[in-house]
Order: sequence, then structure tokens, then C-alpha cells
Amino acid sequence: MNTKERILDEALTLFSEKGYANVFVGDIAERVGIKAPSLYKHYKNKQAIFDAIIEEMNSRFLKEAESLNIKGNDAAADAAIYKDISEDALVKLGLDLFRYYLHDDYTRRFRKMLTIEQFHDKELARTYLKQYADDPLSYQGMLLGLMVQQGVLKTDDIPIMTLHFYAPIYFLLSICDCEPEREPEALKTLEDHIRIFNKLYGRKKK
Amino acid sequence: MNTKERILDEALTLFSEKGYANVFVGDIAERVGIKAPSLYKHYKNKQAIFDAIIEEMNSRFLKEAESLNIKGNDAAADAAIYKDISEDALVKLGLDLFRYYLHDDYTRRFRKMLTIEQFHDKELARTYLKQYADDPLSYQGMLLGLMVQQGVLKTDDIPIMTLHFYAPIYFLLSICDCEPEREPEALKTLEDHIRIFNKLYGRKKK
DNA sequence: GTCTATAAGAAGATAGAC
DNA sequence: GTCTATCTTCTTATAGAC
Repeated sequence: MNTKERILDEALTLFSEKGYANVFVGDIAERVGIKAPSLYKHYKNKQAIFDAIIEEMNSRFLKEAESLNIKGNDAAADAAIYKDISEDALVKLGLDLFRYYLHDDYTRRFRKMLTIEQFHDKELARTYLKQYADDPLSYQGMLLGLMVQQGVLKTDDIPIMTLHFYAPIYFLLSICDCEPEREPEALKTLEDHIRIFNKLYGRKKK
Repeated sequence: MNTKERILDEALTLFSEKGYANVFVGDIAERVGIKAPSLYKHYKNKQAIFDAIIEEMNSRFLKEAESLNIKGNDAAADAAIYKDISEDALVKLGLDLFRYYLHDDYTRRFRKMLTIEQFHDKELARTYLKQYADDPLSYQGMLLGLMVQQGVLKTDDIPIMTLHFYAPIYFLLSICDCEPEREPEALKTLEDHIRIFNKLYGRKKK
């Protein structure tokens, strides 16, 4: 990683912990191992660093979305995969996703930064909601929709079923971002959530 | 409202919109209609204003919790109330609560301020989670637990049922704080959520 | 309690040597 | 590209008159 990239990386770390206004250019420089004025050879000013982080993130999210769409289309193509999905497989899917969101360094830092800065302007608010509300609902809605088609789950209202699946994940993620030591408890709760979700929406057994 | 109180009020408004670090003592003073130095006759410094807001809020929350406990005990005493609770009544209960959280000025501003400042220190993190995660789960868990006792709802796992009831409310609140223009959509979703929740957990009809 | 004037210091950014 | 020195601006906070 070159200096320009390391500046973004350290800035993201600091912004996600303290928020933009509480991070000083000197703090970022220090963590990179240079002096503040050197940093201006790489970025025009402090705001440009923030903007570059947002841009970098948009491009990552776009790539991710494309890859999910491909997976989604593949999944639709041979939806049979979802026909025999077991409760344990569903739980594993949920836990893996949750752990990824929580532990992937870039994802976690960016989510915390957006949480802090979401009220700063309209565009950040839109980005926050797209990333943590609308897109997850739409993607998971598609997956759950496939399971309904395959008769694994049963509902008249896929959007609400998706909300019932995702909102607890969002809620538990908020808790763990705030107090990371509560992760074990959250993982247990998440597992229980998914098992009961599966029972509530699962094909009737008798 | 005297000057000292108006300072707190305007400071809370600004903190909830921009975060502590982006609000200047002069901004607060201007909105109160005085000059910055006059403000120091009322509070020792900027941090003291923030601390006073937190203290004021703690005392309000305490009062609220006591009143809810009394209601809770009353409710337990003549739990029969919950025996005949209809779906429409449950929906009204949820919507009213949601609208209160969203429109009560003090509640809304304080929640947004805590959302922005939650990562600033451990104590704020604890306050945030207590107020928006642990306490609502515990209070609503008690109410829903009564309904289970009365046979209105049915479950083996009250904590998860409570999570299923509350997490969507938390999620929709996050959306509306971020983009208030989405409130009508959120209210519609909330109503659907509660109706389906009621069906999923409701006493079987056949 | 409010004001004007001002001190004290912090933080962003630039100049110019190496 | 990095540094030291420095400028400028902004912000908190105080002093002292009214």
C-alpha cells in the first residue's frame, strides 16, 4: 500500500472512531508516519480525503452489487438450490454474513463513519440508507422470494417477511458496533432469531 | 423558559443536527439571542452544556422508566386488559408509540445526538444502547409476556418474539431520522409489520 | 446578565529548502 | 515527497465596563 492509500486507510480508521470534525490532519499524518504538510502533496485538503474515501467506497459497493446481482441471477437460474435449504444452512448463512459485516475491516469502519456522519448532508443520508437499509432489503428479498417460490418458506407479503429477517440483523449489528464485547450474546440471539424465523415462515410440518 | 434552559434547548438542536464538534459556542448563543461571552455566565464551558443535556436527559428517562414501571405493575395486576386486545388495538399502540418517538421534539433530538456521539466514549455508548435497545426490549418484553400469559400470543421464546416486534420499529425509526420524508411509507410498513406479527404469533384460529 | 474587546490556543494550509 | 517554519483563520474563553 503506497502513501496515498495509507492516508485513506488511516483517515477512515480515525473518522470511524471520532467523526470527521474530531480528527485533525496532523493525527492522520502521524499514523501514516509523515508530517501534516507532506499530506498536502497527496490530497488538496482534509475534505478531499473524506471525499476520496466516499468515492472508493462507492466503487467497492458497486462492484459488490454487481457480483451479488450475478449470484442472484445464477441463483434464479437454478433456484433448485433453495428447495432443500435446511434450517442449519440458513443459520450458517446468516451468521457468516453477520460476522463478515462485523469483522471485515473496511466494511465495519465505513459503516461506523456513515453512522456518525449520516446527518451531515442529504447525500450521506442517502448513501447510508441505500447501503444499510434499501439494498440489503432488496437483495435479501430476492433470495427469500426464491425460497417462497420453491415452497421452502410461505408468506403473502415478501417485503414484510424480508423486514422480519433483516431488521433484527441490523439491530444486532448496531449493538455490536456500539459495544463489541456483546458480540457473543448477539451471535447467539441471531441464531435463535433465524431458527424461529424459519419456524414462523417455514412450510407447515403437519 | 429562562436563558439557562434556552441555551440547553438550542444546544441540543444544534448538536443533534451537526454533532458536538461542529457546533460553536457562538452558534448556540446566536440562536438564544445573546453573545457568546454571556453564555459563560450560565455554563462553565462548552462541555458543561453537553453534560447538562445528558444529565437532564437521564433524569427525564428515569422519570419515564418509573412511570412505565408503574404502568407495567398496574398492567400485571389486571392483566385481563390484554386478554381481548384486538389486532387493530395492537396496531394503534405501535403507531402511536412510533409517532411519539419520531415527533416528540426532545426525544427525537436527543436520539439523533446520541446516534452521532455514540462512539465518542464508553458511557455514551452505554446510554445509547440502554435507551434504544435494552430498555425497549425489556419493557416491551414484559407487555408481550403478559399477552402470552393471557393466551393472546403464543411462543416458547419471549425474548426473540420481542426482538421480532421491536427490531423493525428500531429499523424504521433509523430510516425516518435519516430521511424524514419517508415517514408515510414507514408508517404503512409498520402497520403491515404489526398485523403480520400478530398473525405469526397469534393464537391459531383453526 | 449582557455587552465589547481581546487574549490564548488550536487547526488547516502554504512556502520554500532538501 | 518529506521536512521545518510560518501564516491565517477560527474558536474557546476571559477581562472588565455597563
